[in-house]
Amino acid sequence: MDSPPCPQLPAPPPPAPRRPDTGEVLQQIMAITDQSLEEAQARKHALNCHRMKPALFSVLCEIKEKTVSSIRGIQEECPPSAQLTRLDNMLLAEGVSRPERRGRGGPAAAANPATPGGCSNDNSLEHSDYRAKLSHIRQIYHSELEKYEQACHEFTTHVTNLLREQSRMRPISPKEIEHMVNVIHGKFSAIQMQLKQSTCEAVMTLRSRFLDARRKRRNFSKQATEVLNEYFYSHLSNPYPSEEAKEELARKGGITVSQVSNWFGNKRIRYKKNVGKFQEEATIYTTKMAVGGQGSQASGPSTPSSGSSGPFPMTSAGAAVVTLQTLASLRPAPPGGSLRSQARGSRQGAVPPAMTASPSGDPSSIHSDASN
DNA sequence: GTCGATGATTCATG
DNA sequence: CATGAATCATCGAC
Repeated sequence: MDSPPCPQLPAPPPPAPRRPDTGEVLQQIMAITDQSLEEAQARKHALNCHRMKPALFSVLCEIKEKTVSSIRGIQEECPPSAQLTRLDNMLLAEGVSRPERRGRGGPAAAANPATPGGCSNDNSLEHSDYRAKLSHIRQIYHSELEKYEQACHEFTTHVTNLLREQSRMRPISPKEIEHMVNVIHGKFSAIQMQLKQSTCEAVMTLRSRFLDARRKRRNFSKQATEVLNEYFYSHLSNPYPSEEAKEELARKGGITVSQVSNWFGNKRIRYKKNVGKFQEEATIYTTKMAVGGQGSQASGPSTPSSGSSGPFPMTSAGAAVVTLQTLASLRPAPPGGSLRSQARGSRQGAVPPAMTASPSGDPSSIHSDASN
């Protein structure tokens, strides 16, 4: 309690010992703390009933009113925190802030198609995993938020009640109570901000871990690899699928177009680097296609310049087999041979460099390789 | 744990 | 912008 016998009153009634019992009353107030509870209650009651009480109380209120300005100064420092808005926006964007996800049709429904064109199972699986984790974060966030809000409410109510109760004895204005409530809210919102911040961090971490495809390399399905290889080896003379072809390959293999592009990029370069290593694979696929009645050729992706129009006419898969076998027998696998030398420089738009070395009996092809 | 295979990314080039 | 080349990062077999 900070209510000394206030000797320095400015203008109002002179605090002089005009009233002989004022000091006495104050004395009694001060003494209350030293008394037992029952005694104090009795004293309190007596004081409340004292005829001087209203007057004394109003004086105290006046004094308090004078000092309250200093409190006000402190109060004004509470900017509408831009950071909080930012955090809120982010949580909203990430779908964390939404109060409650409507009941969704079970975990299967969580598998959202992440890629356009109805894609990869792997992607969906990964995505559902991501969503599950995100949902977990959301759950924790909301339960914590609720806890804080409840605690804040309880505490505020408690403090308000306490102050109201005390305001009967002490000069506590409603404004002061309001200020106190604001202070409490401020403290709790600071805690909330921390909660929001750490939630944001968690979401970011989750994001980077799950959505960074490079960290989660998955081998393509057998189906995808087969489709791609079939195309590659059946178009060895020109393994550059058109956009259309890529789209169809992507659809057939359940992967994306850019994955098809990546695959072909890697395949071309790796094949070129070590043709010998791929001989077996090439034979497998080309034979398969020859036997399988060019299944993927007939229904397969359209080829821009496959077969007869290419520089190395290969009208059928059988021809491809022959070419490869010839190649296998002829090529001593020169590291960085003609294939390498032709890699750069001879990239025309319509007719990209052929991957197969030219058949030995085709001087023009050799020249085209060598000249480049 | 090592190592080769493989999908993705980055950068340079034409 | 498509491609080649180099590189990274992960997977899977051993």
